[in-house]
Amino acid sequence: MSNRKEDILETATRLFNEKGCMKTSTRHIADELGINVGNIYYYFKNKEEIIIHIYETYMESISGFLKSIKDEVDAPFDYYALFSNQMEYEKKCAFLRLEISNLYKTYPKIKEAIEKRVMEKAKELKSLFLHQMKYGYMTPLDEYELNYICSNTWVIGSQWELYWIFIKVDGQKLRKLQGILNLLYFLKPYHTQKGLEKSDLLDSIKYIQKEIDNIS
Amino acid sequence: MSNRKEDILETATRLFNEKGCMKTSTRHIADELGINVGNIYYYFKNKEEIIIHIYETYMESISGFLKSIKDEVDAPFDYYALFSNQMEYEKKCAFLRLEISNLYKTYPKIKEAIEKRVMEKAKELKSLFLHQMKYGYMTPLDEYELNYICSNTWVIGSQWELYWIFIKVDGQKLRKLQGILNLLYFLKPYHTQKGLEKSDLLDSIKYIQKEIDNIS
Amino acid sequence: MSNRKEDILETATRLFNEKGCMKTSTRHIADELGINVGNIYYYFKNKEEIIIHIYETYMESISGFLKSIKDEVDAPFDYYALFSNQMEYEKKCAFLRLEISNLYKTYPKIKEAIEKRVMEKAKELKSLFLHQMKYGYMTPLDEYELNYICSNTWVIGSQWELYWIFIKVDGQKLRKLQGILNLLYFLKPYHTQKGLEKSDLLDSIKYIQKEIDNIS
Amino acid sequence: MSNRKEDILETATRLFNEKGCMKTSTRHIADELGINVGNIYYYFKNKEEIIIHIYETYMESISGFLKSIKDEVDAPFDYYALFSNQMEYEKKCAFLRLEISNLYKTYPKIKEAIEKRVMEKAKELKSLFLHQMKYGYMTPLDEYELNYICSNTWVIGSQWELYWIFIKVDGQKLRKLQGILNLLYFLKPYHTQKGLEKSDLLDSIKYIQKEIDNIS
DNA sequence: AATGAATGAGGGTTCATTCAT
DNA sequence: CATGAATGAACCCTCATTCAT
Repeated sequence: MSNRKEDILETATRLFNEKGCMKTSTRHIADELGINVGNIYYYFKNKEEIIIHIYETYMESISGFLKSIKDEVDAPFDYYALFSNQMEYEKKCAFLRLEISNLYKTYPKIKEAIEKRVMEKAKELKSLFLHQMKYGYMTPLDEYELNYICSNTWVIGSQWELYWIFIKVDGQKLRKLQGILNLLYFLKPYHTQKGLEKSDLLDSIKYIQKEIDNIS
Repeated sequence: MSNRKEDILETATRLFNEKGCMKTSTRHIADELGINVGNIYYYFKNKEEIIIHIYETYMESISGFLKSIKDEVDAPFDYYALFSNQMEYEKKCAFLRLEISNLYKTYPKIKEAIEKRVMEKAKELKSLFLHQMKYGYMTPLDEYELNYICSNTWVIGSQWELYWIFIKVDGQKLRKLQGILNLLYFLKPYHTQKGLEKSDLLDSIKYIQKEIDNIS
Repeated sequence: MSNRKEDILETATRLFNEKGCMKTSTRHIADELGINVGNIYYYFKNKEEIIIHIYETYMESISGFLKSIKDEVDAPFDYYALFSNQMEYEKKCAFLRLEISNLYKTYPKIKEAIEKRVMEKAKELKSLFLHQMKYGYMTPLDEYELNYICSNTWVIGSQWELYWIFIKVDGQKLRKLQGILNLLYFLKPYHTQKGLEKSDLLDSIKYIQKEIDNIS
Repeated sequence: MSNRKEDILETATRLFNEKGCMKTSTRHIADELGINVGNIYYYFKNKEEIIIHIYETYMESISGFLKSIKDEVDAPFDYYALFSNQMEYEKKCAFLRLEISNLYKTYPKIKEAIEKRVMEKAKELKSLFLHQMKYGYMTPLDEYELNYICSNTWVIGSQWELYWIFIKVDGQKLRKLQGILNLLYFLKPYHTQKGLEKSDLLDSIKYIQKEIDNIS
């Protein structure tokens, strides 16, 4: 990949997050880079392709984490690492979550790309929870409730930031920590005594609470 | 209120939800109604005012629910009614949640209008939970965790639908039921034995599960 | 004339001067009066007719002044009264001067109405100067220079205010005084010793200078 | 500067003068050039920028004239050249004077641009007159009267054309000559015997009178 | 007399995209 | 590779005017 192509992606990502994807024109991106609009269309067929490229790049960078769990190995999961990782992604591609509906309605291929990934993630997450139940870290749940914590983990993890927009909390670090904390809080009630003792859940909660106190 | 004004609001709401608010021009609305664009501006100062009107109308229609709790009266809360009500609103104003980021960036007054309402709602919800703890329906929580369940109730209640967009679940009734179910599941772990027995939580969960089974 | 008609004219005049004629819509006028737009069209065929009516009314109110000079009577002219009167009109119909070009291009009948009046005024003014020359108050001028002082009296009297817009001088009284002063200064060099002694020119200049000093 | 940009400015200037600036839409300009509206916005950020560009270009082209006077050099001023030059500008930017009030109310940056230039010009003109008084070409005046001839020179020079619109004199050359003549007439009374003998004032007046006679 | 409602035409501006060079 | 130029379609909004009631 040429440098120019990377530059475009980088600048586009930044502008999309700063000003919103729908409100960032291809000309804005070009101007910011000091290049010509037409040049962008040499590297990308259209705006849609830029967005998809950004999405895929970041999804690639965070994949493989959930896959590391081996079914036959008895080990508590490292929640903090997972969620911290996920929040990092959320930060980079915040515009995707925030504008997803508009993007869906404008760019049909983005819909395809994202849906595929979300499905994958959902399955992986379900495997994780089943694994944790199998070894007694989490309390057994019926199919309904299992599906619920899977989907809700996604909802909280990805849509959390919206709440802070409404509630007017600024500060990227604070937002990220609050996001992780929320996921940990959410999962706590589904853990067994053993789960709480052996996993990093409670320690992570305490650690983050301290961090948040330090900031504010 | 004249019929025409109501017609505009109705058509606007429908189109906003169908095609997206940002992608629905005032001309679209006018065309759909078979009237002239200028006529819309006879009833509303601008597009922003239409959106705010829709928002306020539905917020008005669901307000007063949380306010009915009286601090001195020992009574479990009727979760099903609350969440069912909220989901109804979510359905009508789905576009607001889905496009909130873009709307915020385009229409400053919408920001004000929504923030005011969200703050109000957040306070009311906190009072509800404190009330339920006071009378032993919910387990006592520290300030951190209390804030967490408040904010997360909002996140799940309002952002839940996004998940279904990704996961490709259609069917308005199913979505609504799943949304309520999620909120009930979410709150279950924070309830005491008394709370689970006296409130409608468990019954509602069972009832919704049955309904969902009937549909799918 | 009904009260309503007068009200419309009054409000229109005020708004035209405040916001500009081109920038004052018929709806603005109606809103300001708390009446319906359509109602305006009951009293006036169109916006053009309103403007013409305002113009004619004020021209009527200042006419007759120059006509009072009787050719056979030897008397110096009362400049202060004339110019003060004219400035008063200028204040009321400032919008006409300031937007005359746009008004001309938009409303053909306004052109006719104004041109007729300006021609009349020009003739009257010329008679005045010829009269003053005849009795030795002003120095005799050739046809060229006579025409020049006639036209320039009009230019200074009517366009003077524009200069203050550029030079950012506010204060209606100051503007009016400056306008009169300018006309007096302008005519001073064309007066004979007799003219300066017998007319109110020099006295008026001194008087206005004092007034201006008092204000600023 | 590309040809297209020049073409736009040229066409815009012409249409602004012909039809009025407020009544010339960007679409009109584009249509006249046979290009797309959007293309105009490739060259100019907005209509305001086009107007300012026209203004600045012509102001640039006539600047430096008054600055050529050197305080220590005893020389009469070349009035004809100055006023002829100024009238040329007036012709090209007539729309600016004629619609200035509306333009001010619509385009804030035009206000800034013009006010800056007018202030500059006013200072330069004052210096010119002080210089001419210092060397005995003009009669000494008190501060009041000095300010008066400065401002009035501007008023006559810039607003003169309005009179011809009212008086229905067509013919660009005639208008220009009349404008110059008026300025010369205006300044004549403030000149000393020496000033009238050494400057080009009287000669220019005679020259222009002949020219005017030839035309009409 | 007065109103509410409606229209048609036009205003300034933006933007994704294309294409010859 | 990269640019400058251009397009067409759309968007939000305004306004003078009309007309049935």
